[in-house]
Amino acid sequence: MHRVRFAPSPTGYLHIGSARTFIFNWLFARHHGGTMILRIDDTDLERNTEESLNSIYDGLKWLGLEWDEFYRQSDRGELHARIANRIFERGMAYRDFTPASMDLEDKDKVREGPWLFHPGMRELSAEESDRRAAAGEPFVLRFRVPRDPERAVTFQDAVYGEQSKSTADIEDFALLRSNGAPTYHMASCADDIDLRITDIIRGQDHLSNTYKHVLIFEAAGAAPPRFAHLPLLVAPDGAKLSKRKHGPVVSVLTYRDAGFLPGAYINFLCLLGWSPKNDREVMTLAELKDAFTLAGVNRSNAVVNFTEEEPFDPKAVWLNAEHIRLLAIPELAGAMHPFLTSAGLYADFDQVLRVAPLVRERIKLLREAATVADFFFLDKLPPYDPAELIPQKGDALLARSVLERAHQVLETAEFNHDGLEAALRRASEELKIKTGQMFQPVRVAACGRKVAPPLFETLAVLGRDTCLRRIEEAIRKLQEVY
RNA sequence: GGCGCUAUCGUCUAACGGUUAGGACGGAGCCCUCUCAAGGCUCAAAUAGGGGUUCGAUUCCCCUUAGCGCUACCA
Repeated sequence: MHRVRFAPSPTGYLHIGSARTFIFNWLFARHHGGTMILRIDDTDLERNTEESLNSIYDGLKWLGLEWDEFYRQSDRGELHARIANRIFERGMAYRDFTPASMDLEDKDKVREGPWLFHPGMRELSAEESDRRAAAGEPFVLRFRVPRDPERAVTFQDAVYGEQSKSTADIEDFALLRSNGAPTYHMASCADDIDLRITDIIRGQDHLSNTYKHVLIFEAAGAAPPRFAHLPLLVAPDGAKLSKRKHGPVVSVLTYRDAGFLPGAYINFLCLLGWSPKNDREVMTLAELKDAFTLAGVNRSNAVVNFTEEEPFDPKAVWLNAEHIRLLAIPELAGAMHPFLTSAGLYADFDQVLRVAPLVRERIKLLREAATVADFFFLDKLPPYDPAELIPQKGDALLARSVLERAHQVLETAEFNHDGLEAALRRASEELKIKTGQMFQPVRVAACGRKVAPPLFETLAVLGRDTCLRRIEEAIRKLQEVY
């Protein structure tokens, strides 16, 4: 039985690194038929906000990966205190009455070596400790790291292998704050014990903390779970991703809003720090689930390759394009639709259905549909330069005769790909011009630009009336200028 | 400062002692072609440095260097 948890603290938005941790946990759980737990680690510092929690939910919701159990750490204070007290009663923790302010001074002074504990506090007699506590003197409950026979704390990490650290390098860390609230280490371990977590999969920034956690598990009389630490996601300069320094690229919602497909984005994130080792890159969620193992996770940090000009990693963009091409037309139309309407285009869904095949191989992000395909949904074309209507090696006169001929031909042509192609090719032969010289003015007249989807399909989707109207308009434009 | 982790093309990565060090993105070029894409082909591009071990090191060990993490009554 595998029970894993994703435990974000609501102090911002859903960070892409957190999203990846969530995904790896999910993949692991689903791969093994285990249980995915979402636990909000809101051990009460002032930084937690409901707004941030909602933002995290939005991110998770977009990814579309569901969880089986849900907990909020702030509901479980009693459990945390109970386990902390159990550790205290066993003599594995002690009260430290050192005032918080003094703590800081000390740290500055003793920064030469490792800070292990406040002298005197560790050895306080039970009587004095009890007396001072009873007198209401505030204290921090600290873990009594065993040092008498110095020993090593060791654990096996599924990614980093055997880890070991001497207790001589582990300080007496806090379990309970002076206000009685548990620290992260305490709350997290207590919950992991209570929720019977079997595998902790989390960021490598916790690798060093794990020694403390192993100590807590043991002191609480629980067997430590298995651990797997994930290499971190970093910015191109090697620094860790921060909103302040790197902007919106660190939030998953940015990717949603730009028109990434959740499956594509998950695919991208999975490829950072993990490899199926068979050169496969474009993978669906189901394929990822089947292929995912901790053995495929590597150990060095992965750079999310963005710049100011290119805010999205090119590989993420490419993968998104690949996933878009994998979509069936109705799915693509459904995914595109909101981006069209939010761009102010009145997008009748039947029309979106017809347009989707024409943009499928031409967009990398869904939001690009609004700029690539706007003319399908506009009644009147945005203004364009009439010079664009003039074909290669031609002049305004030629443009005009091409358009007039096209108009004539389109009045009677069968309005589908083959009919239009036959009609327009025949027209170009009759005019004794190259096909390109024939097609380009028609394209500009119909689309208002030189770069557009393939002509015949485009005209067919646009329909006879619109095409004729736009060609007439183009002829008018030419007359005005030339 | 202490402790720990990491180090293959610009980026993501493969190669669990023997390969012309592979793939992908991105870049360059060519082909296809009604524009743009998509697709196909080709090219440039890497084992951080120094010592060992070994018949043989990208791979194992040590040192150096660099980066990152932890070192809070944050998580």
